Amino acid sequence: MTRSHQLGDLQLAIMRVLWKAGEATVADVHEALRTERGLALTTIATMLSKMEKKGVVEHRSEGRHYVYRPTVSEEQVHRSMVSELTERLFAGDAAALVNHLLTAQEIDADELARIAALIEQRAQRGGA
Amino acid sequence: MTRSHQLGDLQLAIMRVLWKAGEATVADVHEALRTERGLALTTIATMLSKMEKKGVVEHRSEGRHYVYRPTVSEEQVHRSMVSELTERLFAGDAAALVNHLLTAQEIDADELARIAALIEQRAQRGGA
DNA sequence: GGCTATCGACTACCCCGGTAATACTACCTG
DNA sequence: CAGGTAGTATTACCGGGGTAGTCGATAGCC
Repeated sequence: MTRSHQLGDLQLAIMRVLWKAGEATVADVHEALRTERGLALTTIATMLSKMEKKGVVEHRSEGRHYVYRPTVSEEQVHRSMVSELTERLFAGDAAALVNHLLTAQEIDADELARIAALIEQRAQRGGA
Repeated sequence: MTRSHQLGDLQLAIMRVLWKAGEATVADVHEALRTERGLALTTIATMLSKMEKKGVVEHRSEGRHYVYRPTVSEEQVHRSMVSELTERLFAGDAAALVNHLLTAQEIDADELARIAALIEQRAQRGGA
């Protein structure tokens, strides 16, 4: 299904913490994001609530605290966000996106080499 | 510069009309989007105002109507939106985005072939 | 010259991401 | 048991995309 898990910046940051940790309390997440974002603990808690309502995380109670767990994988989120953008900008044409990447100086020689390798790999496996 | 022209769905649709036409009145845009979105003319007008405030279009008066013109290219918008997403999801690693595309069944054999061709082309031109 | 249709401006809503203060609740400890 | 504290829920606010009604001005027609 993977439908429409569009996440904001903070939400992604929180998800990254949860994906890495498996599960975490509000305080854990807050602590993990303390340096890069100086957010209040209540901000994290609110965000987690909103995210739960949205269905991307869930929680169980452990004593007084909530332990949050992601309900969608990083892969799923990437998928739906990338395909959302591909749809929006390139009418769903993923090759057009790659073309854009290649022609827009978005990719340096090093990255290009890595991509070429990936392509070859993929072509051998599944491809034409 | 190209910085941060994040556009919503309707805004993109409007931009597409303007990019195609070069310039257009509110009524023109409204007409162009009539079938795919049944929006009120005032909605289009409001959106164009907001977009002008944001700096992605500008207008001149012609008699009673405003003629709107894009001030940013499609290329620029694509760039900033794609790199925004690349930043958000893959920490700026464009190759990781391509990798995602390749591994996530987002690309069929046909697209893959086209991409491989693009890569080769690019590698010969600028590349390693 | 006055009426009407047209056009943009203004205003207002809703929703949601982001941010946080404040309110509430339940545990723990003295 | 009472009070403090830790931790979540509630509420609120901002900004921006999206949507549209209403208002005021104006151009054109009768």
